[in-house]
Amino acid sequence: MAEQTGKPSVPSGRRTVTSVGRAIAVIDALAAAPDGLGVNELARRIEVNPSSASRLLATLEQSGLTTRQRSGRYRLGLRFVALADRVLASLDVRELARPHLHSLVEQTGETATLSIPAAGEAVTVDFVPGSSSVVSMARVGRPNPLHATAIGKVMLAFGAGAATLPPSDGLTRFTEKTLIEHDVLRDAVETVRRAGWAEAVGERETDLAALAAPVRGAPDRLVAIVGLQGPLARMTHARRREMLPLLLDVAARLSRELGATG
Amino acid sequence: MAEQTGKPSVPSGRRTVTSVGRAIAVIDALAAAPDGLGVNELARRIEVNPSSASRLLATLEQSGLTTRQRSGRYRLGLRFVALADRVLASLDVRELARPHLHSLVEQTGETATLSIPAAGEAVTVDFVPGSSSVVSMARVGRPNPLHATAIGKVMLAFGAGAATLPPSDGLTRFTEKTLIEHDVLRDAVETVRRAGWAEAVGERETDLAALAAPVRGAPDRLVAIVGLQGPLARMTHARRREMLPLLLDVAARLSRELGATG
DNA sequence: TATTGTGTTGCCTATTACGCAAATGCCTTG
DNA sequence: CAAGGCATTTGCGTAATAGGCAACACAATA
Repeated sequence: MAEQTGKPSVPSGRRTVTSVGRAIAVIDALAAAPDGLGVNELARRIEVNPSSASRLLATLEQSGLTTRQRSGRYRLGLRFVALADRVLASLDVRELARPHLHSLVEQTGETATLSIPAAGEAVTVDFVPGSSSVVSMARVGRPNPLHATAIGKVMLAFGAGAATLPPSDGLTRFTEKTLIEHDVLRDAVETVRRAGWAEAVGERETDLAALAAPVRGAPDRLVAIVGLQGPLARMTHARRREMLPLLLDVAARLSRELGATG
Repeated sequence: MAEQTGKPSVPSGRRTVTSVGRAIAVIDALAAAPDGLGVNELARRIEVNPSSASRLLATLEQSGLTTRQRSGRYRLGLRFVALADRVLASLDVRELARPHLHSLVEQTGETATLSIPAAGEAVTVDFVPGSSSVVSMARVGRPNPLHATAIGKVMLAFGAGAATLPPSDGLTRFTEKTLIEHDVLRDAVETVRRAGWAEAVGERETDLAALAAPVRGAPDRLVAIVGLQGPLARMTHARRREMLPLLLDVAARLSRELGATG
């Protein structure tokens, strides 16, 4: 390399391959830019020389990981969709959980979700839409903000060390009920840990309420999170208390079924 | 680099970054191995030194692109699911097509799909399950074999040069109706090109029949493919002929709506 | 026309990736 | 229990390569 080089940018852990790290930075930058990025713009964002960006993009494009639109801008390619399919297909928890999600929906009428903790966030990998919900908020792959969703709180309460509380100033406010103070959030998480379940009422979207409970695996490890969500109008406090045991039951069953999984 | 090095492995096009190419090879190899791979096994498959594989995997793992299961094997990580969500969210064709898919389902009762050509294959990006179909064969991200699906044939007939006929010996036989002879397939594709639509009857799954039609964009470019599929028992020849105009109408409408996109 | 920004490429050097080999650890087999 | 085999990681040194710089081509704008 030459003079402009900043920091190694990949300090931690075992030895890694720097240019691959840069390529991943490219992917992340593109993921964060729905309308795509030009070579120079991208280069500025990830702080590399435009020539490097050009060559990285060329490499990614060659494998279909990125596409360029007519405008010349680069986007993430559809190959990611195909890759995600493979990932989901190899998920056994998902198969296991499906009938339980269905039964939850049957009994409650609300949308049931299954999320899996990964790299400090909880990714939704499956859901069954509530029978009456016209537009469901759930979507496979949608990120769950740790501090503003029931699922996120379970993640914080039971997840491995990876899931640390984000810094107080990094807590984005979605609604007026969103918990944005570090102390308040920490207490809330502690409560969740004691209770064994979490709820979020209008904290991410004004009209949405949700419940979530952890699914524990073999060595007391958080392997999944089941959730129930619906419009606040229907999911009153009383209603939530009715649904809670159903949810906890499903979580417990799933925990039991997961003796030791891949 | 040192002595063992084989071929450059990334010959074509602009200048590329070799180690990134290798990282992508890792990803592809993992995608093809549902049960994960160990370092050595992976190293053999992509023909690199185990030490390189170890470092590449370390890099990918650090960014959450891969995970290791307790057994020590590596798999693709859930981050791909999140990335795919971003890709799908930035797809405008999808929004445009959704109502049309719904209307197709309403009129026919069968499953309607939307696929997009990318890097020589057609990736399914959305679908609306047929009202009566209990288990739908459609899945977002599922690959469509070019020679054994209606969608694939449309891809071959109207796709850019990228979509070339696979070599005759590479045509896997799914059912006894699968077209596995190069000549036969070529003729079939030619027929599709003339007719402007394709069908596949029991060619991928014995009991499945499908229709597909191209959606053309601005400079006569294939931008998407709409399809209809259902159990062979319901989708008789006569029934398919009834449904065809509906499908072609939707394809035409979509083509019109797409003056110039993305 | 002048100007600014963007994307790509040649060239060259310092950096870094990688092959080798050794060390460690796990699992199986004798 | 010991021994052997296999998997994974790491130190080291070299040579390959990544990437910075700068020049170029092109487009859009002023």
